[in-house]
Amino acid sequence: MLKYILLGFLNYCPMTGYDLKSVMERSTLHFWHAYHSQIYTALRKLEEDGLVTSLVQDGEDALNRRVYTISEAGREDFLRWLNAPLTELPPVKENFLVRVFFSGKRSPEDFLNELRFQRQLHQQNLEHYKHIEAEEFSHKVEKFPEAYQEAPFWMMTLRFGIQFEEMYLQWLDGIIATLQAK
Amino acid sequence: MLKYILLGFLNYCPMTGYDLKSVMERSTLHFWHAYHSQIYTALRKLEEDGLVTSLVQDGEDALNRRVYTISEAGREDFLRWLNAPLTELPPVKENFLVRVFFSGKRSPEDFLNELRFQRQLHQQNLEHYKHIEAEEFSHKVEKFPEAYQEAPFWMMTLRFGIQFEEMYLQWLDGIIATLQAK
DNA sequence: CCGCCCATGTAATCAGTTACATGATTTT
DNA sequence: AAAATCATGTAACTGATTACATGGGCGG
Repeated sequence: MLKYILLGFLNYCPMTGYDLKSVMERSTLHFWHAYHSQIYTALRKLEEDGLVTSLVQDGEDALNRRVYTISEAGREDFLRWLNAPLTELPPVKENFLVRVFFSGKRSPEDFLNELRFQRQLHQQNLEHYKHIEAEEFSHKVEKFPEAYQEAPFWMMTLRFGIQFEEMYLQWLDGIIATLQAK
Repeated sequence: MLKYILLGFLNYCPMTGYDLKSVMERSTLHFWHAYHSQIYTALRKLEEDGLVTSLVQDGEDALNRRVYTISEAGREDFLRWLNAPLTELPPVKENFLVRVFFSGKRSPEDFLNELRFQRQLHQQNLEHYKHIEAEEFSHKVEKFPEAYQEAPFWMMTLRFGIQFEEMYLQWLDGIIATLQAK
């Protein structure tokens, strides 16, 4: 999947691994995360497969910036993937629910404390996403002007993140209220 | 994480890898999935580490049932984990959002079709969870009678699954409605 | 006798995570 | 002068996925 995120961004303009990492932190963090170690190795792999080409920029500064450019084969591969719909849902992994499931073995106070802490974390996430909605997206449109007509799709993913966190908070509040009523 | 799910279930009673696989399919599928290959190797690892012991049952049938039993060290390890709250949220990975993000490159019809298909899949999930809520949980309480007081916690995780799918459907419907209005 | 469920494993590969490692430039 | 950010990589390990591989029991 990371492969297609990288190709998707390189479709807009040539970039370095560092650029891709930072653009992902701003725009895909609410649905996909990758470590820089993963990005650099994935880019090398894409180059081996002929889907991107790279050049070390010899500019005025001595920084070793390796700029990646998508190839025709890369564009085709990306579009082929985009036009082949997913036919099944990936398995869910929700860490915290594992703990909830077995929390009958804990003291109610410890469980309540953990719920409240989770609430804080998700509240922070929600605020972060709302902040992006308000400010970062215009920044991204500036950065990729040729892709401004794609902004509505970026917004859809962000709305998902916001609705997810709102749902999470509601769920947590429901449990907290039930426990406190006892 | 799988490690603690296995220890958590073995805490109720001794079981085989096959049992654990099937109990997970009935009760943790909405927040954790594991392949049988993963479960069998994880159990061997737990035995190596002294957290479980195993015995091949030589019953009347010739089936090679390897029954795992949690050890004292295993119980301690499990409780230590349970009492150490998570302090940060794991990275989100939502496959479908990657596709939405880049769907500006597709025809609106193709995108709509994929949204409708996703809707079906999530509708199925939702119905499945509601079915479990209505029937399966009583079955699980029967199977682990000594754990009946933990049923409310299992219900909490199931409510999460239901609320998640409801949120997903709402989000999809919002997008579908917006696109159709054009 | 065919298909399904019970039952257990290994091997190969791919993806994700943490740690190690280095060095320049820019901002405070 | 120190800290933050820019910039790139490798290595080791852990976890997840797919495929391979085998064989018994049971019901139609």
